[in-house]
Amino acid sequence: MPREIAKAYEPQQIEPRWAEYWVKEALFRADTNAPGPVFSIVIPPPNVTGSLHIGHMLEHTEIDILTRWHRMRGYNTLYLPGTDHAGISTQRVVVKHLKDQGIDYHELGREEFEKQVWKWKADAGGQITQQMRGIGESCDWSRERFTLSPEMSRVVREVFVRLYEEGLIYRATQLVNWCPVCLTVLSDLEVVHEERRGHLWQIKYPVVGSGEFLVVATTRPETMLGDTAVAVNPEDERYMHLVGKKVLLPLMNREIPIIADEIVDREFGTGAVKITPAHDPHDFAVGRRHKLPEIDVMTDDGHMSAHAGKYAGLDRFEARKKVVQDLKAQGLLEKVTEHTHAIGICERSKTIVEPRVSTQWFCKMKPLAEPAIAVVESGEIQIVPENRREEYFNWMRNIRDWTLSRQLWWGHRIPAWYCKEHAHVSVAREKPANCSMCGAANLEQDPDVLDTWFSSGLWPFSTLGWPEETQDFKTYYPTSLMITGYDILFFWVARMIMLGLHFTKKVPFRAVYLHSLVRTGSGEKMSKSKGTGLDPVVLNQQYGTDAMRFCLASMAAPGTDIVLTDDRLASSRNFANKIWNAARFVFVNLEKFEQRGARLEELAAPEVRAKAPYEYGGEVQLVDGWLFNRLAVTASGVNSALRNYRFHEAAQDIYQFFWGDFCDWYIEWVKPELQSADRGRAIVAWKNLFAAFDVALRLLHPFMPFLTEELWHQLPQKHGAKSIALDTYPEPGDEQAHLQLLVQFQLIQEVIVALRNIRSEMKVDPKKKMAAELFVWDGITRDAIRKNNDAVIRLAVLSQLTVSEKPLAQAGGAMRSTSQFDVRIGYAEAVDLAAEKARLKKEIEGLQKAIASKEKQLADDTFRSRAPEKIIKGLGATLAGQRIELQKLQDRLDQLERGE
RNA sequence: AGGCCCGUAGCUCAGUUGGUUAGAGCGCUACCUUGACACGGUAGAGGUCUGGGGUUCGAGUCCCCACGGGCCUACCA
Repeated sequence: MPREIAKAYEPQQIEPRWAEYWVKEALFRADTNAPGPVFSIVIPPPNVTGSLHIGHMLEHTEIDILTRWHRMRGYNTLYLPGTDHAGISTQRVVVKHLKDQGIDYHELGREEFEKQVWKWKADAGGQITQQMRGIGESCDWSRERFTLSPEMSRVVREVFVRLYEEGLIYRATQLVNWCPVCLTVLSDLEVVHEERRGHLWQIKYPVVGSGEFLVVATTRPETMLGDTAVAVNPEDERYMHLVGKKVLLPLMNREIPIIADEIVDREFGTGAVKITPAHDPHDFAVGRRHKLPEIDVMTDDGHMSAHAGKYAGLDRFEARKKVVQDLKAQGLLEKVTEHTHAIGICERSKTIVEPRVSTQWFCKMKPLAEPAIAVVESGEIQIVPENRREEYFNWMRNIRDWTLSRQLWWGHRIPAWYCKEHAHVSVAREKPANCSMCGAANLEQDPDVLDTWFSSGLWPFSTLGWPEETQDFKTYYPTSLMITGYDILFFWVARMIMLGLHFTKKVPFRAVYLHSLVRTGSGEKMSKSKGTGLDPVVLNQQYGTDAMRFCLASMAAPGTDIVLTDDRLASSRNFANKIWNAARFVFVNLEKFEQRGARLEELAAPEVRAKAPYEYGGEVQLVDGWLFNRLAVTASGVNSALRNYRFHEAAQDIYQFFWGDFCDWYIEWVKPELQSADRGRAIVAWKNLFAAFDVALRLLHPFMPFLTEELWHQLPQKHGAKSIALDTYPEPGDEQAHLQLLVQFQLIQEVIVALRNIRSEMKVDPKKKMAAELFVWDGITRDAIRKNNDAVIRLAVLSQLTVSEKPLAQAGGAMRSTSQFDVRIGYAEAVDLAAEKARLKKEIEGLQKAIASKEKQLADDTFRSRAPEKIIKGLGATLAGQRIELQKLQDRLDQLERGE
């Protein structure tokens, strides 16, 4: 490739090109009828209500890596594209959107509102799709196909009706979490608890018919307006005589009973508790037990209701102030203390959640949870990383009924109809003509919608065609893998497991991989509402898409959260660039070779590459044997890392191989051979170079799809070959092949580094060629060095290299010694004796310590009898080597001290 | 209140069943504008793994305690 073209294809330039390609080709569309193994994966919902952020990118990066990897290994892969949240956040964003346009959403009918939602989603959807392209995903989120689509609604209704008929879904009046801003009930999971400083007010309630006061403690004085009793512990001597009597509720002048209930803690506060069944979960339970009236003193938007007497109409926090004021004025406020307590906050609106009595739909969870616990216990569903299993069990074993209904406009309507006359409930798949109980024709559907996670929990069903036994369903259910952040383990994953098991008796997926969360520099969880999210599009532009992907992968150690830093991103960008430049070297030099009459196909056709490493002169050359062994080990490592969801190890292996081995050593080593006058030698060198490069590209492809795709197309490919993504993935290699060459080469690397080190320490001009003398213990390696004399000379910048048959005397020049070799550069000028001695002393000290500890260990009989053979032998071998090295260093130091 | 996780080089982090002188990237030092690459090359310095105790022949790795930081779950008014 001419250099100008290479320049035109800077890494940043090629990404959009290939992004387009992916979208058009839809390479990951699965074919149900294709033979072979299946890999299917559930994609988490992209949260389209805000901008996409890095947290999602991590998820999709990992998914895409796994999918490409499986695809290249011949698996029939399928994404089940993520659901769209059809819940509160959507509604909130639309409401804001409408407000910005000056429209009051209350004035719109439900129908019009939904139209607006669709319109907005279409706008945002386009944007999201564009953003997704940048990251190289398959891009087909299928929003329009599935969200609130007829297919999905049908499944939702089917499941709802079945659960209702089984008695698992029921309608009841309960105390629920109510958000006065969102105007809806919330599930327990949507309520966030926060420690807040508040006060504990002690209020005197006059006991009727005596001069006594009963003092109660509360953190929420305004709720006293709805008190219907005061409770004390039945064993509390202080109050025993009062049980059964009444107190006069201050401000309201209502008589309420004093009751005994063991839920009351004698130690806390005054030991007497005001009971407000309509505004406290605790009190609600007490109230039900004692059949107390439930007085709701608030309205749905957090103001005081008509039941609050003269406080009606006040905001709940205003009312609190007023109540306290009035109590104080009447001398009924005993005392006020500081008090810290956890308070429920609405996840979306951040307002304080108000417990309220209300009639809602619930789902019994215990019967669903039990089988879901069992399948994880038995390992039928594998949870990665392991430690999340405990959390799963913890939650599942303490599960409470699920509040299903939401008072929102956007979402799946509850398939329940009420007759106007008696409010009888009819639950059905389609609108019934008549009331199931009284036969009345005048039916109205429940205005509420279902919790968004209800439909999300049915995702494997709705995407695969359940309840019909479709081909898709048979092939891809259970799914291979569920991959998502651990933060929605309960919201989504657990519910898919429960519902999946309940209706099919089969697990919905075999493994759950819970990835880390990406945090900001200051450790905060990324959040759109806090404005702490990093924008992937910006980072893509800054560092390149592949660099960002690689960076995320390289940091994705399971079980720990990720903090993305510029340093790390820059380093990945540098890696992408390194690959690019290495490729340029390959192509630019190839051109010269072609000018000499070689044909590209002859060198680099895929079937040629498959036979590497090629021999020259009847044997595999040292550097080739080494490189292909390294490649085999790397391929094994990467495959096994990916199999265990250890993305960071895979990335690390590839990085090390490509940069540390391929670029730093291999390319440098073979440069002259590629230009060799001996055409046979040059051709072998080229074939091996291409083959190695090709394997490296394929290894790298899932991590850097765009770059590798582009480069892959520059290599000669089979006619009609479309994409590297459809090529094969390098299988785990034979780690024993060329092992001898590997060992020899590594020793030679050490020799070269030692020579460079001498030069550097002695401050020799880097270009000045020096004469060196070398002794290597191992005879075969000695021969190998003689054979590769030119390369060693070049890489160590020598004028000549004399390979000695005997150990070098510890005298003269500048030396380095290990147990395996001695090397010396003849150096006429004065060596910095002090520095050299200091270096030697330091090395000697380290060695002495290491030797002493080993000697001690090996002398220990208990150690010898208990440690495995392998460890003892290894220790012995290392010790022997270290003793030799120590001796050499010692000799050298002595010689210097004597001033020779 | 219960549970989970973290504390390893100046910084950000790896280190899967305990085993031979603990790794990476960035930063730092010295030298090098070498025809793939300064987003580069070569060589190097730098941690005893928060502290204490224990188990073990052997602990960064397992157990206990303390300190520091984070997260999740929880109806103590």
